[in-house]
Amino acid sequence: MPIPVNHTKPVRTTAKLHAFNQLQQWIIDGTLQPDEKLNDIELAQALGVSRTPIRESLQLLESQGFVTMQPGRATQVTTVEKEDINNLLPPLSVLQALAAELASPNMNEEILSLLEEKNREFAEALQEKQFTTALRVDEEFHQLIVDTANNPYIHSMVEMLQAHVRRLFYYEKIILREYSVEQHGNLIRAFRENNTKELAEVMRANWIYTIEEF
Amino acid sequence: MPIPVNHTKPVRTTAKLHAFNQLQQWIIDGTLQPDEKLNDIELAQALGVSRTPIRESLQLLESQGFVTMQPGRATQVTTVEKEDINNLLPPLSVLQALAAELASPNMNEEILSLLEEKNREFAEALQEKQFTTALRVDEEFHQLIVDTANNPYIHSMVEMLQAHVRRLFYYEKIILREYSVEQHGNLIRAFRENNTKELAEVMRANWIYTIEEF
DNA sequence: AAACATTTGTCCGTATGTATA
DNA sequence: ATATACATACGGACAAATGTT
Repeated sequence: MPIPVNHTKPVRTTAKLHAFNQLQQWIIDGTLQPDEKLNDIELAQALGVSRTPIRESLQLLESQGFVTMQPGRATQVTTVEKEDINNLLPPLSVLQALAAELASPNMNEEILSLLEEKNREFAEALQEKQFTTALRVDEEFHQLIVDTANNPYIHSMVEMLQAHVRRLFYYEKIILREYSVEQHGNLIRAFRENNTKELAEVMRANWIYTIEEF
Repeated sequence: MPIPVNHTKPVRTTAKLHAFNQLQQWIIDGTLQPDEKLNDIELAQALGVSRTPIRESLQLLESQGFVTMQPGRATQVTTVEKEDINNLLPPLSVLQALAAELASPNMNEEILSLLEEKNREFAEALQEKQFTTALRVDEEFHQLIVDTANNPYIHSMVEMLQAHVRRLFYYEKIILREYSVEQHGNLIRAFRENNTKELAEVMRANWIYTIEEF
């Protein structure tokens, strides 16, 4: 039996990466509260590693805006303000709109059918009020488009912004709306028609209006 | 005599920050060549610090796309491909365009006159073929607008992308063009007229066309 | 194939700087 | 103002992983 070859590099699972993922998750889901003071010794014990990978993870989290470090003083989780939505969504929407434009020439039937499937999953999750699932699938939908745009800068920036979106979602600062499904459909149609202008407009509207404040 | 109060926090000048700035500069100006293998022990000795701040700096540089780290194997400077321009400028231009839109309601005469002064400096530097100065002033011009937009996400993303622009400039992959001066003037006028649409269009055009490939 | 050399990842102790009494 | 307690920044040694002979 042919063993499926894993084409993703065998990236060594490092203590730092593990710590980073766990800490980011804890900040996103509120296990680590806004403004909470982070003691690297405690965190190291909690994760069963030394302080070094913790420190390194915290520094990366700082560069992404999840913690602030005041050298020699303290390391804290950043706050989640309501107005963060207004800071976050505009750049995310213009980057997603650009990603759609850049993805357009690389788009093909295979990816389009994947998008359609994701959108069906998304609709289903919304229907069943599985909002966490819906958010994940929505993210995968957009990630597909970003991947197709094939631009490493956009990729990493969107990844970072999406993590903040997840955090706002967990803090119930944003909700998903039904007609995202329709707009996803419009996006797919615009891809099929090579309608670049429509792509950018729909994408921008999708992010501005379909995720909205309570 | 009244000593001017420095309102920026007295952020302690840390070894890591010093190392980061130096390493980034070396990568941007080509002292550290593309694909060059980075040995943290060597770098530590060169900068007179231990491996720790070097490693931490390298990790931040990795998150910004200046180096790649293959765990357990090697740390290398990323390459500077000609096509990087095409990856870099589109997201930078849409973010700058968005920044202009968001800055518009916060714009005032004081900032506008600063912009005009920067543009004069920029024109002068170009005239005298002081391209390095021109690039720095151009960056300051746009930074003013980004600061006025007052969006931390845009700020940090643009900062990162601008560093890559500087690198491309040092590698002579991009040049500055005379009519940037005119377009800067158009931007200032559009701010005065509160013409949001024009702002975004001029800004986008400025980045797409005024910095171009050889 | 196995042992070596090299480089990186991790650990933990110490010094330095910050806040508090 | 000085001293004390504390958290962080840094250093240096060890361990693990890689690729090389």
